[in-house]
Amino acid sequence: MPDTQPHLYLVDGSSYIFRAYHRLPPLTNRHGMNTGAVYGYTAMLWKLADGLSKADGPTHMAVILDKGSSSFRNEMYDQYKAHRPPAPEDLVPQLPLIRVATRAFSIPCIEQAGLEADDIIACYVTAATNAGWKVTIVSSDKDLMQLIDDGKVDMLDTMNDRRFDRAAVIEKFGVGPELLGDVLALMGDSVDNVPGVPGIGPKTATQLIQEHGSLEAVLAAADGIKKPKLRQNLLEHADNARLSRELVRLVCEMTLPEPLDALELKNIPEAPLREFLEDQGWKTLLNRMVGQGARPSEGTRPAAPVRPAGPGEAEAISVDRAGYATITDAATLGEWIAEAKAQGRIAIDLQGDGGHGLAEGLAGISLALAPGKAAYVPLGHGEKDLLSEGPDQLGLGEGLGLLEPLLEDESVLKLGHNLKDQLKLLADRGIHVRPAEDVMLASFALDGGRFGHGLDELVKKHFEHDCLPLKAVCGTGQKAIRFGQAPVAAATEYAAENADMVWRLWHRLEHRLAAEHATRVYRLVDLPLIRTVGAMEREGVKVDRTYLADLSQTFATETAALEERIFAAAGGSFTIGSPQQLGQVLFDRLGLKGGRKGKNGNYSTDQSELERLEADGVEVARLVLDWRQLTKLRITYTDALQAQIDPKSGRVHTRYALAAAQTGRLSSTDPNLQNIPIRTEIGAKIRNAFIAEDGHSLLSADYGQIELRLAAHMADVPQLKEAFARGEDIHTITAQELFGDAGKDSRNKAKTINFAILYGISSWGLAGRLGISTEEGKAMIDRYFERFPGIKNYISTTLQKVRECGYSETLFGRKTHFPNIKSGIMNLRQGAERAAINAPIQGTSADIIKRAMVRMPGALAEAGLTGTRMLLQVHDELVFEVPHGDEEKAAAVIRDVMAHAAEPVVALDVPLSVEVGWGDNWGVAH
DNA sequence: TGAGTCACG
DNA sequence: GACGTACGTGACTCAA
Repeated sequence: MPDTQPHLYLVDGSSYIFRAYHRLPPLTNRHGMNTGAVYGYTAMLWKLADGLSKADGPTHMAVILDKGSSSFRNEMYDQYKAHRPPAPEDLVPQLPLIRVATRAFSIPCIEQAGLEADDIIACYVTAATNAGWKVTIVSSDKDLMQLIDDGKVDMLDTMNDRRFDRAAVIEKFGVGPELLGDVLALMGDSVDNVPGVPGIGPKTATQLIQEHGSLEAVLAAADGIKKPKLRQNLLEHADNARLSRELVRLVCEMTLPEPLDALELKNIPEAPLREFLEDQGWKTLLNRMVGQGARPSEGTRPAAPVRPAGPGEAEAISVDRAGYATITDAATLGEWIAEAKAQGRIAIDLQGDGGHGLAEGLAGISLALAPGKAAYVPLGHGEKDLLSEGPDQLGLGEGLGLLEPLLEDESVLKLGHNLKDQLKLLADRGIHVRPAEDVMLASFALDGGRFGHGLDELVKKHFEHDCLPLKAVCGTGQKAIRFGQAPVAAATEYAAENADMVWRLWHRLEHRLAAEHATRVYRLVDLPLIRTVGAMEREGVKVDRTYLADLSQTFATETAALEERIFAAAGGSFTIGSPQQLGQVLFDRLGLKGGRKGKNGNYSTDQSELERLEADGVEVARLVLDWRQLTKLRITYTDALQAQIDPKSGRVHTRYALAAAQTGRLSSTDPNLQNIPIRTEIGAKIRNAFIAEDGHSLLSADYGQIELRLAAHMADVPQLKEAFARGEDIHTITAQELFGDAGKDSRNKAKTINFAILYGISSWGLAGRLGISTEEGKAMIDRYFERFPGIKNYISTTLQKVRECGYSETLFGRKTHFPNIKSGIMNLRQGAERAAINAPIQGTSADIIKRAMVRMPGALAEAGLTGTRMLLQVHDELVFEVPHGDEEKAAAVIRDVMAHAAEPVVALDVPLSVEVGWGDNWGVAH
């Protein structure tokens, strides 16, 4: 009878408040006092109490606090918690407010002199489980994890929305709750000043306990341990280990200050809560909590299942595709529209019909109003090229005519997935959808780095459900049909399911946005970008087809000549483009020295390998390199680009992916216009093919060394910040610091190091790049850290944070998760560490240029630059088309927007420089 | 489909 | 002392 089993929530108030203080932004109440931590605490308490009627929600609840005086542990060990710094000055006055807030909720607040909160919690856990109750400990204190007991006691970390069970403890510490105390005893705890054993951290502690089974067994076996240092430490500090074991033991030797039954969670009386919230001046909370009645009744809840859920736990759903409706008449569509208006939100999903470009048609639109309640509205099904009538359906004109007022209705929220592409389709038809929420972008902001954000993948992750694959409707390969050619019944199952899933996903992710501090990135950066980027894609960029064709021809001729010379040198023809064959020719047939590499046992023939051969005087290596360059340029750029010109607009329309890159960057596809050659002279010619429309210039504006500037700011390196402020050359300054001179050679080395450091390079890797020994590489890195201690500090604090929280953050709060940061596979772990060092910098740069892009259309319009269009983004560069005569003015506006794009959210210690140029084509503008 | 290669920031 | 060797992308080819 699980329904009637009481479920006690024990809130570890003291630990929450300290973490909230550091994690939440400062916030001032009506009296001018900093109350950020109390605000967070209050919101959390509400969230918990609000879960009363929900599955696994509390029936009983208490807040446990530290009384502040010393505990019995100090009698055991006078140094216990001795080095703990005093609470921050602006946190101290918040502490009493915790009790006030708790009282406002009419929730019991328990504290007792001589006992720490942990022990009181342990007591209540024992009492409650003895009574057959379930218990959830609301905390993130690792000591308390000792109490976890599957089926009876679990732990909830509200700040990360994560639930810990036995498996989670084993994942984190390698041992179950019953052995956790032994592990903690070996580790010690510097914050609480639990001594532990020197030289033993979490890894070694876990390993020892796993191996021997208990702390006492470890100590007994200490003599036989191989590693000399470890053995000595264990023998010398055995007493400290035993003392630590006692310090981390949770004891339960008291009578309950409040009996269990007194903790029952009842309806919260409104008056005291209102009084408290009003006194603090927290209007948002007031509206949320009191505005809907002190406890929201079942009736006022939206129909959707509203439950906060971490990404880890999937919520199983049942899906009945046969239950979806097909709407083919105006009356039925009218009913759905009316219901959407009544409830104020609707999920939509457009089904395109054809390719990606402007020629794409619209096959239909699906709608969802509640979980499982979805329908498909076919609009353009049937064979276009035949005069057949097609299935029974509302036409495109009538259907969109009916939907347009709903889609543009300010009071109805439209939910979608990857709305940028859908909004583009509608904008082409004069429909401007608003307001809207995007499930893909919400997921990107919440779970970036954890998994991909495609609809199917999200559904799989969150609901353990497989969507009907598109290929089941449209087929695949040569036999694939357009969506509009599919039978309406099959199309309904696919399309309506998508809308249904969008609805469900949004309601699952919605509250996590605020709870996990993802709203800034979502609402201020990524969501508004939909419209800006959509407009850029629609605009496209003009390319000179004739010029590209000529270039293609030149490249082809030169390639043919190279091919002949290569075959002559190789003594026969082979497929140059096959690394396998090339390797055999070079290393087997010609007998050159080569290293075996790769998973297939093939020789490596990459650029560095061929350059090595060239240096040894192997002429054919140079020929192959030249052949590769020309082939690459011809096939990937000159040929492909011509084919990508849209016949309707005569321009190339790339598509930007908003939720693809882990760091928050955009990426560009079909074609990728973010990797157009520039570094080599011959490749750079391709940039000249990107031209401006008649009477216009192409204008390019790019940030100068933005990532190094951000590194200087984020790592707080005074020398680098000053150099940037003075407008000096940063690599020269680095060369001076490292080598005492700034000759060309030193500057080049410094440049390599500057970038290498930010990517977390090893001494071996740096040595390889600079052609020096590993020892010299290490010395150089050490010297760098010595001259710029901020960098070293940045790297270690960044890694520490990622190990602790699982994610890194940009200056704007964009999170990137690194699930591999604790991987036992060193390869993966070290890869994650390098990526984690880079992500905050690359990601902040991405945030900044995105903010510039969001503001740009408004700024241009305000300056009267109505003919100027933003066309392309290449990570640190924006490309515009500007009417002749407006270049100077546009340059000034663009420069201003870009240079100040971080403000006011972030104030940088370094200026952002923006270099602007323009001309007839991209080559001369850049 | 995966590996290898190479274009960009 | 071995480990594998710079961050982030996308497009193309070959070979299975």
